[in-house]
Order: sequence, then C-alpha cells, then structure tokens
Amino acid sequence: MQKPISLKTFNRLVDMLTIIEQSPPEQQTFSSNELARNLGVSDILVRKDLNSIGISGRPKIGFSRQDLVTNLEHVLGYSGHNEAIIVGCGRLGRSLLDFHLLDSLGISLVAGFDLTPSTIGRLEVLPVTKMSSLIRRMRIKLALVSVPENVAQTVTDQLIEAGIKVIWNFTATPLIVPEDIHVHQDDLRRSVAHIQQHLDSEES
Amino acid sequence: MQKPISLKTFNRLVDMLTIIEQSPPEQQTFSSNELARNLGVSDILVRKDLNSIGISGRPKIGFSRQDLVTNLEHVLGYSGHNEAIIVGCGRLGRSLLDFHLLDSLGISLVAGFDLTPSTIGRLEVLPVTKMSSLIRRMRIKLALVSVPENVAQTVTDQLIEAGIKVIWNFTATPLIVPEDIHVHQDDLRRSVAHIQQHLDSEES
DNA sequence: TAGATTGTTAATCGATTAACAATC
DNA sequence: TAGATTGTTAATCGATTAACAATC
Repeated sequence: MQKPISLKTFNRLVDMLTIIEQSPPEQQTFSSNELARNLGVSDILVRKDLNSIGISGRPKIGFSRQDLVTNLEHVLGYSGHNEAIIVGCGRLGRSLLDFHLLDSLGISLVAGFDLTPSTIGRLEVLPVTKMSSLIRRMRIKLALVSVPENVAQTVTDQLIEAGIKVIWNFTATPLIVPEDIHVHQDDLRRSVAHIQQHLDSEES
Repeated sequence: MQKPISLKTFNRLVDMLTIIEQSPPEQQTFSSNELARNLGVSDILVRKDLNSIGISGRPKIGFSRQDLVTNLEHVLGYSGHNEAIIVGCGRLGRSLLDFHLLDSLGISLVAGFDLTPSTIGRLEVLPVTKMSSLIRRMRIKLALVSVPENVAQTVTDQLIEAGIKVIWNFTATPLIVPEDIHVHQDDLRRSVAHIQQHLDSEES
C-alpha cells in the first residue's frame, strides 16, 4: 500500500537522477546535503523524497550511488524503451522528428503522419489515412500531437479510437479525453511567459 | 504592496489566457465555472487567482473577455517582444532556431553561435568568438543554451559576463549563476519521465 | 423578486521545515 | 568516544476548498 508520490517529489527525483548521472563516476556516495544544494532545496526534503520511494542512506556515509541509480531508474520508469508516432509534421513536428534527444531519453519515433506524405531524415511521413491501422498493427501507445489547433481534438479522438493511451500535446488546445487516457501538456507557453516576466523585471 | 503571485497561480493564469484566446471571439464573458472546467480545477480557485491580480467579475454575469485579456497579457508580460540569441547549434539548437512557435510567442532569435559558422534558414550562425561583442552591441538580455553538457557552465559564464540576464537552459547541467541572473530550466527530461511512467502503468 | 454567480472568511489539507533521537 | 549524517515526529506554512454573504 505505497502511497503515490506527489508531482513535486517526482520532479525532484528526476532532477536527482540527472545530478547523479552527471557526477564523476568514481563518486560512490551522495549526502542529502550535497543533493539538496544542487537542487536548491533543503536536505530534509531530499531525505523525505528518497525515503518515500524506499531508498535509505547510512548515517555518516550518505546514500550509495548504486542504490540511488537503480531505484530512481526503476521508480521513474527509465528502464523501458517506448515507440511513438507523431501526428502533424509541419515546422514544429519536423523539429520534434529530428530531435534525437528523445531517442536518448528512451522514446523512438517510428513514423510521422501528415496530410501529405514525405520523408524527414530517415523517417517516413505517411498520409493520415494510414494512421489508425499502423497504430493497431504496431500496438503503439504513445502519440505526439503537433497539428493545427483546429483539428487537434478530432485527431485526438482518432488516436484514442485506434488504441493510443498517452498523448503528448504540443498544441495549445486543451484536449478532452476519457478517464483512462493520459494527456501530457507541453508547456512552452508557460516557459515563455516565465521568461518574459523575468525580462520585463530586468528592464524596469 | 502587491504580494507576489505563486508559480502555480501564474501557470494557471497562462492557461486561462490560452483558453480565452481559443474561444470564439464573439464570446464576451466567461464564468469562473467555465474556466475551471477547462483547467480541471475548482471555480473558487479560478476566482481567487483572478482576484489576486486585480481582475473582478460581476455576479450573475461572469468575467468580461476584454478585462481578462488586457489584464492577463499585462501581468504575464505578453505585450513585449524580446530578442534572443542561441548558443550551440547542433541538432537541438537547429530545431529551436527553426522553431517559429517562439516567434509567435514574442521571442525572436537574432543570431546563433557555434564553433563553426553557417546559415540555418534565414538565420546566421556566427563563430562563438563574436558572441560577446554582439550581445553587448545589440543589448541582448536573453540567451538559449543548447551546447554540449561539458561546456555549459563555461558558456554561461561568458554570457553573463557579456550582459545576458536570463538564460533558457536546454542542457541537463544545473547552471551556477549570480543572484541577479535567472535560469529557466527546460524540463524535457521531466516530461519524458512522466510520460514513461504512464506508459508503464498502461502495460501492467 | 428569484436565481445565478461573485467575493470573503474560516476550515482543511498537503507539503515543507524544525527539533531531536538514532546510528554508523 | 565524538562527530557527522540519517530518519522520525511534531510544528509551521501555504495552497485549496467549504460555507456563506453580497450583488447583479
């Protein structure tokens, strides 16, 4: 009966894994204090977070690298490799397709879909008419959506109908989906708003 | 003596503006309930958020579109247009350069920098040696950083030295900066982690 | 007026921190 | 042992919600 971890804790755990991966490989232990400094939070919070997913440290020593990496990767689901498709291959879609960072994080795009077929890099862009059958045939569960705003909901409905379970939405349109489907909203707009606010305060 | 708005409120305000912009232009008023449903939060919270930035509604009527748009744009800093540069024009950098969504959100990239000069679309990629002087000459305040992890901190130091005040960090390296510099961390890794977790739970 | 919707004050809930005991 | 670091329990803080009064 583990209680679910909060979004804030989850995000900090992702950041901790990043910090550890970027540390020199010979460093075998990390104190909560060291992680806390890098994260910009308190050491108590780091210990709480780690304890909550079953990682415990040793007094006077800290947390072992091995332990941290194994557990964090497990909890964060980094072990698996997932196939995905992308719908809408305009400018944004093309950027994402060409975006090998996704690869390195364990997501591989197997096909793109658009009204007009083409090829981008080594990836085929197929006509939307073939979308549903490919999703079914390859049992794809993840779709990136970067279509024009006015068709976002229609495309979403088709994706779900075909068996997609997780949607990464790069449009600004809030998508309406059934309970069991998860939408991850890209927050470029939020990012830009934050940045602009800081720039504004800079000028004044 | 306005008290500063919280990050969560800020994010909801961004989303509210998006919802309003996407609604049919003839819709002149919005009830807190309607906005709340679209945001997936309670109506009370929507009113609290709006009140906190000085927007008030009218009982039985709701909030006026005009009022919402004007105030939200002002608070969120959408009015201005900001120039930025990008350092590191590898795959990720190129995607960002070609990413006209940034334009539409009020950020225009004026130049890219890399070890080897080139041209991407209509944008010049200049050698890094010219970076500092251009930042000074054009009084650029915002830089997007998408360099290899191992030079991220060095590049950051140069940027700050040249007068950059806000850094949008697309590397995973946590950047160390003075108090008065703001770093906005891109959270692609967090996004991917969230998505993978949902995919994992789907499989079980 | 009656009904709908806003705004405010108090209550609740969850996340963070403080204090301190436990342990290597 | 003494010192450093973890882990736990209680206190604090902030954000959300509930209840209800105000108003068009």
